[in-house]
Amino acid sequence: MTLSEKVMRGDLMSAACPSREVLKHVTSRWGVLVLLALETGTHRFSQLRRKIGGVSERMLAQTLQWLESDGLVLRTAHDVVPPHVDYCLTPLGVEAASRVRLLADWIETSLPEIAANRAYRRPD
Amino acid sequence: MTLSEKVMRGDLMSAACPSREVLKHVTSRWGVLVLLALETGTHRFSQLRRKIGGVSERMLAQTLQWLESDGLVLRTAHDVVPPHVDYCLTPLGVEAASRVRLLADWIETSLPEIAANRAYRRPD
DNA sequence: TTTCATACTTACATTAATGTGCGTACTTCT
DNA sequence: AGAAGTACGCACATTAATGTAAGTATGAAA
Repeated sequence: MTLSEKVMRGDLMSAACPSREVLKHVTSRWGVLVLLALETGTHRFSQLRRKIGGVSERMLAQTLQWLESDGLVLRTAHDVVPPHVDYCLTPLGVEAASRVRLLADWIETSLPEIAANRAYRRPD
Repeated sequence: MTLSEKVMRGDLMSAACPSREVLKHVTSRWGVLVLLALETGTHRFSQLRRKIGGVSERMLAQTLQWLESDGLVLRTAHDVVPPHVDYCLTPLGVEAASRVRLLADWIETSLPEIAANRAYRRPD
């Protein structure tokens, strides 16, 4: 890595680094789940809404806006009524989602062990 | 994957699944950064505080409690005054941190492109 | 006719996360 | 003597995230 590349790289440990904002979007409560859902293919808004348990239209819309703004999600609106909007991952989004998927898979498969740890250490 | 293994696996898309709680801890604003910091080795509380820009003692303490409770972090308190407490990753925590590291590295290296996307799409 | 689906936005309310200040007891340094 | 360091907890305040309800215009289905 050359010096100029070092300068261009974000530093999540630094509070002032813009990468914090990206981290926030990608790891937000709904951001993770949106990326995971879209990893399996293009979805409409209401498909995402139904697929991701517990998300409101409000939070889904906001999350999709963030991800679209970051360039991770592509929004395609058809010129029809009622509205018809498709969401899919951009190539950059595919990169993000693949890494989020690794983490998600780990959480899902490690859940029993973590649940056991919780029961053992702190009965709260 | 056998049926019993399927039953034991978490499902992040389901709002009621306990894996959501794990996800929350691991991907929380400070959880990610604590895991990244500890990936490099054992730290004391104040070391973590200084290393992770912007975190308060309050949030750091809470985050460490979560991660300890989940079994990802090991807290070792020495019987001295002033207090001396060491934090390090458990084997399970190492697994989590390695996946978080992949995501973090991607965010840090993709930052310039994402910043450009932001400037281009939504000047907000 | 009414209801449903579509993909959001807006306004206000509620809940959650975080900030801030103070405190603890002891040792070491200024 | 006072300040600093240590690792938190507690109480209250502030900010952020989320929930809830209502709205939009059109076509299709009940």
